Amino acid sequence: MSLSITKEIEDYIASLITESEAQTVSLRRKDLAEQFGCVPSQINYVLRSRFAPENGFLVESQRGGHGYIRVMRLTFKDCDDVVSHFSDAIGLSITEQEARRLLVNFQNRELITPKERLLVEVALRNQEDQGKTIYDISPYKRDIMRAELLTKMLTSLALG
Amino acid sequence: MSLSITKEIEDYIASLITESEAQTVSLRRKDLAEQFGCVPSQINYVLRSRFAPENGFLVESQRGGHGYIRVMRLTFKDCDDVVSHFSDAIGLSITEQEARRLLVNFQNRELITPKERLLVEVALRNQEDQGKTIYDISPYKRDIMRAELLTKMLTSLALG
DNA sequence: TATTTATTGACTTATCTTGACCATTTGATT
DNA sequence: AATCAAATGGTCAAGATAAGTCAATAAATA
Repeated sequence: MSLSITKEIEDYIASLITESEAQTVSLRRKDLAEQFGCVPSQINYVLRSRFAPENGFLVESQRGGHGYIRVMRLTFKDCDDVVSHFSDAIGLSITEQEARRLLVNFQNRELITPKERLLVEVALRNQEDQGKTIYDISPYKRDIMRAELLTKMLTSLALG
Repeated sequence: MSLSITKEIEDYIASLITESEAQTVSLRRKDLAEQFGCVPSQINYVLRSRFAPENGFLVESQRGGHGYIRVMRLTFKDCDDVVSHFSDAIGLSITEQEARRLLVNFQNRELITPKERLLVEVALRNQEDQGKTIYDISPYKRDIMRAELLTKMLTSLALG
């Protein structure tokens, strides 16, 4: 299967960060775009979709002459850090898709194991089935309940 | 009597996974549907009914350009005996106390890890709270629902 | 016959790519 | 200083592509 340009750029930036002692890399938007044969704004798309705070990254930039884009990977000091990261990422309401995406993300970053993800998905699916089939809960409310269960499970995981 | 399309697709995906070193396969929904001469949404039905988390599978997907569906099996050996052991121990109905005792027992025998037990307990308590507070489910029914959720979660673990 | 499972397709949502236009910073020239 | 040109990066929306949802039927099974 062919990789998207977005994925290639993502992997490239991620590898540069991993190689870096300070988990930081500085880029030139224009050069990077040229290197991958895409328009400059594609770089912004990659940053927005892959290196967002909920993915554990910070991005700084400056325009004009000597402009730059700096991407930093955040590290967690203790489990409370992880807990608040989870809470922030989940929020008060979350769709099925967003939840699955978050879990994939957390697993890729090794914040949770595949088995732990499996257990969470089973629990979410169970609640979803019941809410939809038995109790006839509105989609709006189901999103809220999903966020609550997800937060409970991931929080207990991080603290336990 | 011929095999249903669902069964054929299930077997096909399962065989691809088995062949794969990492127990993982990436698919194009549209191509797969074409290959089996069905509508694309049939693939979703197969995934939902056959490759569910409670069966030990994880599914990731992405829409849009360069979209894909990835199916992973966390199973590496035949665990049918463990699964039936769990099912037998749980039964069709189980109280809160019995469930907790069972989980402690399984953890002591190292059939599950402490974190896995924690996740199951959080999910059970969540369902219990909702059943009692929001939906006003009878204790009798709650015991049945507890057995169902417990079975699903432990089954997925045993397979995984 | 009643219930569960499978099949279909119309409609919805998400993701990637591109390009036109906007904003900020630097530095050279008045 | 004040101004302007050059060099960067940012935003947004349109178009193409691909997957997801849901509910109506049909088929199979209890």
